[in-house]
Amino acid sequence: MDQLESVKYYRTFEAGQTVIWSGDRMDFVASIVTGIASLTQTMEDGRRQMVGLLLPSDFIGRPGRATAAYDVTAISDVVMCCFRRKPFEELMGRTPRIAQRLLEMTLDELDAAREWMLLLGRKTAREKIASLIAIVARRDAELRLRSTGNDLSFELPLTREAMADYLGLTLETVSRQISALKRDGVVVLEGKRRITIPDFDRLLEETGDDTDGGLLV
Amino acid sequence: MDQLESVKYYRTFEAGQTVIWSGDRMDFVASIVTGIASLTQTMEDGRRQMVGLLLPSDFIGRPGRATAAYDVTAISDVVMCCFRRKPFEELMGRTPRIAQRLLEMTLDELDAAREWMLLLGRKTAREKIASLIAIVARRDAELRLRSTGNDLSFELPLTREAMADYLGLTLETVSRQISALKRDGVVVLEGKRRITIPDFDRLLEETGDDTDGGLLV
DNA sequence: TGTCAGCATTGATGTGGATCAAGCCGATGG
DNA sequence: CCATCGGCTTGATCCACATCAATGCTGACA
Repeated sequence: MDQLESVKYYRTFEAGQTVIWSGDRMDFVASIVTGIASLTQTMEDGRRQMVGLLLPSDFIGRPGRATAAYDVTAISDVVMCCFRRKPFEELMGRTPRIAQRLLEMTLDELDAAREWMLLLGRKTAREKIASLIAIVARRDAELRLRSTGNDLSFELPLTREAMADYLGLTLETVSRQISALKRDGVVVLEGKRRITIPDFDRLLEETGDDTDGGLLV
Repeated sequence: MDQLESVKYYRTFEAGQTVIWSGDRMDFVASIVTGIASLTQTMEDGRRQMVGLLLPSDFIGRPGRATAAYDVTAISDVVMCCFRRKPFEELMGRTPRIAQRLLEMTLDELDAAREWMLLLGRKTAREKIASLIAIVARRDAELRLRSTGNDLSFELPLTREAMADYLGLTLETVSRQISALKRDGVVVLEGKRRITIPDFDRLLEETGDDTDGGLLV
């Protein structure tokens, strides 16, 4: 099926490939099927900040907007499901449920962005790293439908550089702080990517977040 | 009209007053009529980060959520227009236009949040201050329906402390950087709050933002 | 089996902004 | 007219993180 003809089609990207550049014309919206992608902004001198982390089922693009506002990059190999924008917008006009669902998702993203702003503005490097590991750990647990019990183990899907872009740090600082958490027994590393968390509550203490509120805050 | 009875009612707050605390029960949604309010998150040890700046017509609260996720504080005197949450949600279910409008607004806020993340994660103190002044200047120009010509002059609605919370800085650093911009002729101060911008493009150069893209980026 | 490339770690040093600590200014009230 | 108080400014010092610079590890490929 030709992707120029059909309303819905699939595209795949290899790890590291750019899906779209900020400012490019974008006549589709999409949703991640498998893999991880990032939304980043770049300043003229090259400073970079990740502003969104896209996981399976996350939405890409904005109805009513013809131009990409951010760089979208595949972090792992990615499969995404695309809809041509115009038909999608028409469908959205006819089907209120879609707009409502999209509103839900966008509000969740906004909450995540605000949590992220606290991290960027006020947390120390160590707290940032601990927070990121906790976030990834929770995601991982969710995806595998496990309870968030103790002794989690999972693969870090991000390079040190991607973590730095996420956290507003340099990759050297990321590396040093991970080493420090390892030294202090908060995490255990096997190789560079596989992480085990012997005591999740201990990790949470390191994040600086309110712990007693739990997931509800 | 009793506000416990009616679906729609007005409330006023004085500058500095807290509208609602994070975690409080919240059975209304609202919209700012006049004044400015802030959304902030606080860590246990008191570190604070502003995560939203609410201006006239901005929306407060989240349909389907019964608990406030952030502290809401009146920065200036504020009048807001409240709707009891349940009736509002029912109305939203019956009126697709409302959900669509809310989606629009939420997407705009998400874009603003992402711009803000770049600022928090990667900009220098000087760039942060310049960015904030540019943002407030544009807002002010919009409100007064002026073109964004040169030689703007307006009242800064935020205290140094509120600016610090917005920017992820201390109030001392905010003060120093404003003094520096003044010394360098980028801004002119009359008193502590009134700012004149002799050359808006010069200010934009200080923000670190892509200038050639203009408002579209 | 060497070597090369791409991540990651670690060390030495520098610096931007935080912290601690005095004052300053303009409004408010006795 | 002075006292006071909250917001602001400015100075001295400190430190967390950036920067610059080697070096290590692992896997791909000739």
